[in-house]
Amino acid sequence: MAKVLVAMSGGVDSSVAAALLKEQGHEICGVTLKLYENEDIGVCNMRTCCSLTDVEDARRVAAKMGFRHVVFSYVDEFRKDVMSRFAAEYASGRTPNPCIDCNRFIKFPRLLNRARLLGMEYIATGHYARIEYDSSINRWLLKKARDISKDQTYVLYALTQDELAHTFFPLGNLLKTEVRKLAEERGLVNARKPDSQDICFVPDGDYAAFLERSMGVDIPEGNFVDTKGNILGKHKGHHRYTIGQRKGLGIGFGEPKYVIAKDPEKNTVVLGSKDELKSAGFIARDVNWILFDELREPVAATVKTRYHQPEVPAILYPHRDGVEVRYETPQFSAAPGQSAVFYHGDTVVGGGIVADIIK
RNA sequence: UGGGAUGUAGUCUAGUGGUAGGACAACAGACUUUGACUCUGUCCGUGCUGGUUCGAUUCCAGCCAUCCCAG
Repeated sequence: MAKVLVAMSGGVDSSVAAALLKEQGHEICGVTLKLYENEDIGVCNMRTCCSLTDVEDARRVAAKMGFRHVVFSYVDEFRKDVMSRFAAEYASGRTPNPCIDCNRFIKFPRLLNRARLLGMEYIATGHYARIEYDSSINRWLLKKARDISKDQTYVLYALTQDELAHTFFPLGNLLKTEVRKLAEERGLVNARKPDSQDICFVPDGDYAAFLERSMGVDIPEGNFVDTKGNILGKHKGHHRYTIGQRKGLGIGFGEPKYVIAKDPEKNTVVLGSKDELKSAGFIARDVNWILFDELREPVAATVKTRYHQPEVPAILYPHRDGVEVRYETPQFSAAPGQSAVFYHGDTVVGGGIVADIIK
């Protein structure tokens, strides 16, 4: 029996995760993270992962299942490592993934550290993913969830060996439908609560307005241009567009146009056909390897550069900045700032942040 | 100002003497624990005024607007 600190968002997944650990006989404590003040994000209440109602939901589940529940505040850390970084990345012309930053900077490292301070050896979350120890290579592996449609390994690739060794994902072998059923059977208040979506600190989904209003990002209008530099029209600030974007450009050309590049220096957004969006690969930085310590020679893998995208075959080459990824066949370009995750079947090889696109 | 050309939805583009079809955009929904993509659906139009005609978007005239060439 282990002592486990369980992260509880107030949603059904983490509630069931906590309930299952409790039933398995572990000594657990639920914790809900307070990551921001609602005033900071320009909302009064609403459905956000840290609103009062979510804390209440988590607390009620804890009471029902008979374990302690506490709230930790990481408001300062979250603002520095996630929100400010989010704004800075957009201002630099990249497209960040704040959920991944939250996991790598806040949720896992800080929670595990806090757990240890409290004399607890493990943390747990309601993510859909599995952790296995491979004694043949003496490493902890991150594997896809049994419910492949809910698999969240994409946002977990940055976990370290130490974190993997001290984390439980109780939902890794369950289907989402089973999780909701388990919640129903236990009478948990959030059994039918809708799945969350959008960035937690931008509950209305309007991230551009959030950047402008709450983060002081001020990027003026600029030009849409084609690959030859011809001006095609006006854009509302390059932070409002991302590589691969089609909707929201506001201009028609008889055929769909996509954002194929951005130049924050000139404040231009380059538009082109779907074909011009193709790229041969990319360089990724901030790489975390899970399957091995370091990439020493080219390795074949499948790669995913966005959450819900089928993996595509590629070769990973060692690179001074991290890893160079070459697709087997050209793919629609990834967006710098987004994460790329590499797989061998169900196993996460590692991942990193897309830096430079190879045309 | 003279000569020529053109004028279909936000943009581009079909079409027939019998009251307009497509693409892109936009909007909505689905999908989705990031940004996107994708899928489905919806809205919007014949420059203006007359004439010919049973009936004109399509024919004619004038006007207006735009573009090109002259000067």
